[in-house]
Amino acid sequence: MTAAFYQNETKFYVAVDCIILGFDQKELNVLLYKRKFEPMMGQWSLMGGFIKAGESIEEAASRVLTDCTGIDNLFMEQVGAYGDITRDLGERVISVAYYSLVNMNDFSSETLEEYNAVWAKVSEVPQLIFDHNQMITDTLARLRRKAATRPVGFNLLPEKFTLPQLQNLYEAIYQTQLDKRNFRKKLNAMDILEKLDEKDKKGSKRGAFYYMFNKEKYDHLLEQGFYFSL
Amino acid sequence: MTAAFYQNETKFYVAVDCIILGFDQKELNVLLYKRKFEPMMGQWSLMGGFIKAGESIEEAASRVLTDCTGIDNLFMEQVGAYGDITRDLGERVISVAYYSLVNMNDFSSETLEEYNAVWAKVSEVPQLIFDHNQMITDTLARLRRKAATRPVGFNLLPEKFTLPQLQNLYEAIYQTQLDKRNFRKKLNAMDILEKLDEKDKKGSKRGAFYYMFNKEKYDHLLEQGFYFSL
DNA sequence: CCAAAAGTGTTCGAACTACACCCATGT
DNA sequence: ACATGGGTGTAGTTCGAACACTTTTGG
Repeated sequence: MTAAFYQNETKFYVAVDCIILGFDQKELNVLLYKRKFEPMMGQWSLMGGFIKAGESIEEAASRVLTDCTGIDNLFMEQVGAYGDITRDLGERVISVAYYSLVNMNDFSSETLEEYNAVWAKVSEVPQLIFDHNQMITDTLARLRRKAATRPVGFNLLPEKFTLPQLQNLYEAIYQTQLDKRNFRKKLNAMDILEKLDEKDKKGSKRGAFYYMFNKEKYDHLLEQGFYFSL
Repeated sequence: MTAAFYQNETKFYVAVDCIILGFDQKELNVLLYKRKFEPMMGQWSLMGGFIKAGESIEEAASRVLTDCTGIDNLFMEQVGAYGDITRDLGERVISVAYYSLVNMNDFSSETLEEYNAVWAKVSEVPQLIFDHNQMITDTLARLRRKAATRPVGFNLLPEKFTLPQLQNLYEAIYQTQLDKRNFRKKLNAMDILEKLDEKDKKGSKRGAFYYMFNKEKYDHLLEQGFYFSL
């Protein structure tokens, strides 16, 4: 047992909350849960959990993510710590928010029901408990910055996606319209996508070619001082 | 007394650590302290402190900043939460890092001695305790992003500063050389500086004109959709 | 045959880069 | 008089923005 160096100090409950973002071909969505315990039971909230004695913050966030999605190794990044005194109406709780980017197709409606979870368009998020709405706002700001300079957007799409899908995604992230030709020109110049022979026929009669993000190519270009930018 | 909703959960010590950055006409500097208590007493570290029961994280960071600089209302922004299990060698402590941008001239050598504090060039920071070196690294990355799009750099300079000083600052932040004429052209175009009649004669025989950041003008331009960018 | 989305190049202007000389003054 | 840093303008290039028509095919 180590000495109790800090015994005069106060201890706090520390939780993690997860902002799980998905994309449904038109808009960004966030996964919301009906809270299963007091206080505020039955209200909409983000999925969260208390940090346990033996785990780091990252581990806690990763555990919560896996527990409530059934998926491992999701893209995940810290948003920040939230610590207003009265932010939790139960007791004083400090929370560290993490956001994650997922492919909505990986969530069956059974999984969602099992967890009392629903996807909500980020433009139509209801009032959530505590400061969870603020966490979502902060996450979206962070995502906009991040997506502009790092290829994180691909986490929101299936492995195989079409260029119109990709463009819709960036339009959703930036809340703006992009020019089709300029968008494709840029991607073409970056040379980080793999064009497949296969077409997606769901979106149109003509069909759009599938592409895949080529991580090896991207990593290789990075080493040569290349910078992603969209 | 509110009900003890979460009594089965674990509580943690939560601290704040402050990365205080200054600029000395040539390079970014960070304020380091000799730690005054165990464990790791006498080692170099950032200034920090435990969060107390009655204060938010921000309030704690603000208190620590004021306590160890004697200055109120410093520019301050959260860097993130650090929570590896073994990051603190004493006991398990979660820490939230904040960085602050200060004017080094506001620190007398007496103040520094009083606190066992020294300025260290960010390029020559010694080994610090725990994950404090990492916190500084993360802060510098954050500052580079922030300084490019927000006028935060002025916090590192005296109220009155010269254009060569300002340029040196940005060169220090970005670790690159900037072209004098292009730099000035950009600033001129932004029209957020007030040119004074007074000259600073310390840097050269000829002297360089003092300028001030005009916050009113900047705020006004912001409303019109203007974006700062350097 | 037609509606609906996919795909494709060029032109223009703005913004960034590169670059060299004169100025003011303390010593 | 000279060394030192402060101050200024222009030309060339690159990058981003605007823009319209053809193709494919399921219904």
